[in-house]
Amino acid sequence: MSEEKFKKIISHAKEYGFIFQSSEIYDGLSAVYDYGQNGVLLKNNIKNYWWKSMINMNDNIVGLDSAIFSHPITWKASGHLDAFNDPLIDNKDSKKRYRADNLIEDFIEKIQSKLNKEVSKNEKRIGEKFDLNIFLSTNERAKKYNSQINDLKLRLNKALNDDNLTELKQIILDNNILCPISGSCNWTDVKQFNLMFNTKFGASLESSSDLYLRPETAQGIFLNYMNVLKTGRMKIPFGIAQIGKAFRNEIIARQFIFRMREFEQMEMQFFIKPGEQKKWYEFWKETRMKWHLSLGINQDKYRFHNHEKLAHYADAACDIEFEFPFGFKELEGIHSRTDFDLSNHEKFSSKQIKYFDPFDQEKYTPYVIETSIGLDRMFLAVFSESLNIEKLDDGTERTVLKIPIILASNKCAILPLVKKDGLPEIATNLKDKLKLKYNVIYDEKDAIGKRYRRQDAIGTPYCITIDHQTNQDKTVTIRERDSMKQKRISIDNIESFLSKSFDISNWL
RNA sequence: GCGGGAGUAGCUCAGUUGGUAGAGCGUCAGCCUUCCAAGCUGAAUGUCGCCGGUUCGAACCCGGUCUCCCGCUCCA
Repeated sequence: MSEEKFKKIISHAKEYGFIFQSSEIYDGLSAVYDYGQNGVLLKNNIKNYWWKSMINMNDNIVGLDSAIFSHPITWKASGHLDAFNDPLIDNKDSKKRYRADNLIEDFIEKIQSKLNKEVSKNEKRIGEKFDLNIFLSTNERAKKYNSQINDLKLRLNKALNDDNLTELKQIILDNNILCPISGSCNWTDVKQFNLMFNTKFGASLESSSDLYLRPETAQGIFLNYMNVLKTGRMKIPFGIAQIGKAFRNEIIARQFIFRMREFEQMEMQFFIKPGEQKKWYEFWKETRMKWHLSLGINQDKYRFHNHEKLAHYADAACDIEFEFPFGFKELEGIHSRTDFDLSNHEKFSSKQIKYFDPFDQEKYTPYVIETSIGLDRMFLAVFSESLNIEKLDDGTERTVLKIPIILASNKCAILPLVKKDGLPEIATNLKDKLKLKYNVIYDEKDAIGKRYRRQDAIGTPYCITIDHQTNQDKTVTIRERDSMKQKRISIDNIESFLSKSFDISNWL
């Protein structure tokens, strides 16, 4: 059912110029998509809706557009170089994939707990009746275990630091570490999966250096924290918001535009006084949920999901999940990032990155609450939720994209009822009057009903039809996408009708 | 990466035991002038995902490969 719906969504997105597979004529590029003539308009409107809600609605939030490139140390400081770099190994029998370092660490833990158990058991026995032999042999065994653990740890760390994948596998083989599922020691070679895209910076071969395409936009904000603080005369609490591309070399990327290798984020980092993170975390959770609900999409489609396993930088985190055609999945993340990023950049750059509070006369590294939404996921959420196939009273079907009208690609279509009697001229004039303010479509081909349905399919909220009565009393009809109902208004009132309908302050 | 399914026109899909490709919808032009995918006439559109093999001959059989969907896995 939902799989069918999903396929329908994908084909509709293509058929009506919203989303194309990238490089399709060359068989496509895996997990990369392009936005077509209608898709780019919808996407821009989503960006605008978010931007206005951040920058315009909040006196203490400013914008930023940082570069996709940044100094390589950025990713060392942010922890991505370590966290996004996984040595993976497959068990040939169970076909399961593991992180090689995790396998070894689990093994070390096993030895450790075995040792602990034995020691406590023997301590108990010695407590009951002291036996020198048991005491000595326990000591001996503990020493042996401990040295085994230490050796393993040393070997593991060295292998990880050297990026020595062969050695990692050798550790697994030497210790006969088995797959928890198949119980076999039949392993593939260890392969390195770096989730960050590597590229060369600088044209000359000798002087070019390794650089990464950013895996998140947030770091650009942290790098510019002091610049914005000083030049913007910012006072804590304040936020910096930015929209931009990010890149992750996902091992597998699937589900249409849900997980892509090149994607776009809308992120806001909110800088606060340490200790206030709980309050602001709750504030932004609520604020962001309100933003989603302001679009009028069914509330049941959204839910919070609290993270139990926290990322390396967070002290609290949750997702706003949306019910996509393939189930509830992350749409937006709200993270309490502590001072992890700023203090690490301070450490690695040796530049002071702090805030001086003139009122309390104290200097501190601010804490950060992050809101991070995937623009493409938001697009998919809106698009999939909007696509309706309605059964009409006469038994026919109507395919209609009920996009929240504030986000709709095109705001109205101007349609002369017939191609003569001066109607096209009136319609063209009206179109020219509106086209710089709104995305307007003009269409005079085919029967009026067919043109209405065409606009339904791309989600145009209003169709304005010029008919013979227009010649007499200067009125036109406005047909509403969702209800298919029409009303007649004066052609002179069209502009005020549209500006009222698309006034964003009625939404946010 | 593993397993399953799929790929023929913009979309949905036919295509018989292997004999050089079709329909509906859509698109375009014209007629008609009509308020919910109307009708009529005409037209364009395909390296049958790609490469190779078998064959006199491949959309069809075989091998490889790419892409997409589903499950597993992964997911700051």
